[in-house]
Amino acid sequence: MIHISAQIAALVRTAIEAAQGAGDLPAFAVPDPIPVTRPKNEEHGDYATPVAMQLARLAKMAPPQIAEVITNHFPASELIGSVELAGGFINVRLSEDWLRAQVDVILAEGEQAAQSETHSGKRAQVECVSANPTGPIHLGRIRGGVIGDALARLLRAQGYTVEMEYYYNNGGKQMENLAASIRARYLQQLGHAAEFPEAGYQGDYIAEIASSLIEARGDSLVDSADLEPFRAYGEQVISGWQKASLARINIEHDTFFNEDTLYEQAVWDVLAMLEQRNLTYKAVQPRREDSDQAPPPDADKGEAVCMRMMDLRDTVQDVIIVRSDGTPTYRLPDFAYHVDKFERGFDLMLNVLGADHIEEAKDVKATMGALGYDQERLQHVIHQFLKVVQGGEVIRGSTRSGEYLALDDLLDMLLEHTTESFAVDVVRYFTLAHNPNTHMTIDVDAATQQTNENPVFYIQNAHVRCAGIAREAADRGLDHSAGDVALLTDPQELRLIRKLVELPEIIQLAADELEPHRLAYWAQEDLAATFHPVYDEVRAIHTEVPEALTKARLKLYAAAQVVLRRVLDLMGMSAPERM
RNA sequence: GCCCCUGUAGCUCAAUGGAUAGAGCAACCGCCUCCUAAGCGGUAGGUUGAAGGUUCGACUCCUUCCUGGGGCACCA
Repeated sequence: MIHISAQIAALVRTAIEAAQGAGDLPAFAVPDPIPVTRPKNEEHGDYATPVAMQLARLAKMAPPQIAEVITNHFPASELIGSVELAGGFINVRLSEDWLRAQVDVILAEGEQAAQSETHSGKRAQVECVSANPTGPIHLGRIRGGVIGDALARLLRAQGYTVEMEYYYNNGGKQMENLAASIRARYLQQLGHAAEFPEAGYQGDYIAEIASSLIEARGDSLVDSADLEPFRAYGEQVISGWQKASLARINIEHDTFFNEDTLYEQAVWDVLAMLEQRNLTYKAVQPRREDSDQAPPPDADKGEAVCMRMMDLRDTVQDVIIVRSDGTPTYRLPDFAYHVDKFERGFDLMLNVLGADHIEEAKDVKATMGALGYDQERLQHVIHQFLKVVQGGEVIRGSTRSGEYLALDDLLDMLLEHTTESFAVDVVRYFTLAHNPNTHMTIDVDAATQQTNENPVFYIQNAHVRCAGIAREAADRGLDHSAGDVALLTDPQELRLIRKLVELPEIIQLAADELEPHRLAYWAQEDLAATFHPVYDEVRAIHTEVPEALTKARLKLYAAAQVVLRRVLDLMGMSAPERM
């Protein structure tokens, strides 16, 4: 399959250049890219370009006149049915013969439909989830996971070889905090007085871990002043939960990068690199622009190592990278981790992060640039938080407070109304169908009640209908492979084909913009919404439909099934044969 | 206080600076004698938070306000 609007843009460019060569247009730099849109109104053709209006100033001519000149020089192409003038717009209609031929093209491509080689030979890495192993995966976290996973699939469709990576934050103070929380519950359950840490993890799962630890080790740890056994046990249990939850919604990471491997050497190497570039200094307090508003420095603490972030990017404060006690803050291992990533040679590194990490993302990117790496290879997708409402109340998604909704809990609630597979598809689709930038709200009650009326059914049912008709045809001994696409002349049939051939550009748009919701919307509002009315009206198997036409139509629906399956797969959703 | 994100139909959300701002849910009216009605057709619902500005053209870009979320820790 080809990327149609890119082809049309190229034809328009050729036309403009030819017009310039012939002296019909003055010399000027042809804009890049040339805008090509898909008009909402069918009367405006399949594709349109407003380029003539853009050129009015450059060419010092009226838009309709420019449009006419471009149209006159429009090169011949098997793609093009007609080129029409509409004021300043140039409207392009695709050739119906070419469209019909695409049915065979789609079937030939099969599972690889719309696979692009634009980036083949390149390696990409998608880092997502990367939750601390301090609690079960909660709903808020899952957003980044689903986005990351879908982006990985989209990048593969663009030719990249993609690795999914999980930055495993098993170092740092939060893990100590977890260990102390587990120990407190452990001691309490064994009848010892133990004070729960002030900032400890409040969730019930801590008690659960403590009691399973008692089962495993008895009271042998009562006198342990060392937190390590509690940390190690907690990490092991929780990471097991997390992986199981992620696997449940089809998210699987290829690599887990352990943060604690960085503390021995890598962080100090990065520190040395920063020092070498004169980006660090020692102070009791980092510089800040509005120093008059700064809190007074803590007299008890000594000098920390600060980094001149203000010199690297637009920010109002430097950052501390090594505490006064000599331990690194999380920034330093973060830098070290990214140095490691760059050294692994990826052409594209994608970090999917929650909005609370935006400053960190900027710091990392700026620092990598300062260390001589190509910043463009590192891209961040920042998603806003999910607001969870249940029983009319907002659930604050904090692991520490214990007030959060675990992914597994939501899936289990959905299971009361539907199957595991469909519950997973609902969660994935719902998450994917929103722009990462939107502050989305999920009403758990509505989501679990309305499982019978949602877009997931609508899209999947299109696939089910295709599968159903193929079964019916097989039962009747009808084989579409002999179908002649030349018989597909009905406007409804062509309407469906026009939609199917949009797939490559939708994939590219979603991948380039790092916005998987574009694919999700297209699947529903365009693909499925075009399919159903056509399927309803254009019957393949019917006493009044001649057998040759039946075979051609079966072929069309087979092609539709290929596209539907491909789209569902790119979203990590199932493509059921029956419902 | 400063920085980032956001505000679009009753609700949840779309709309590479392009032609009449679109879906789903909720509401209302119709449609199953041949491939599954989890479908189709139709009705209703909007000053795109507000005010200016740029542009041939603004939901989209700029300025100033306002709502909501996040960030400005020697936590991650």
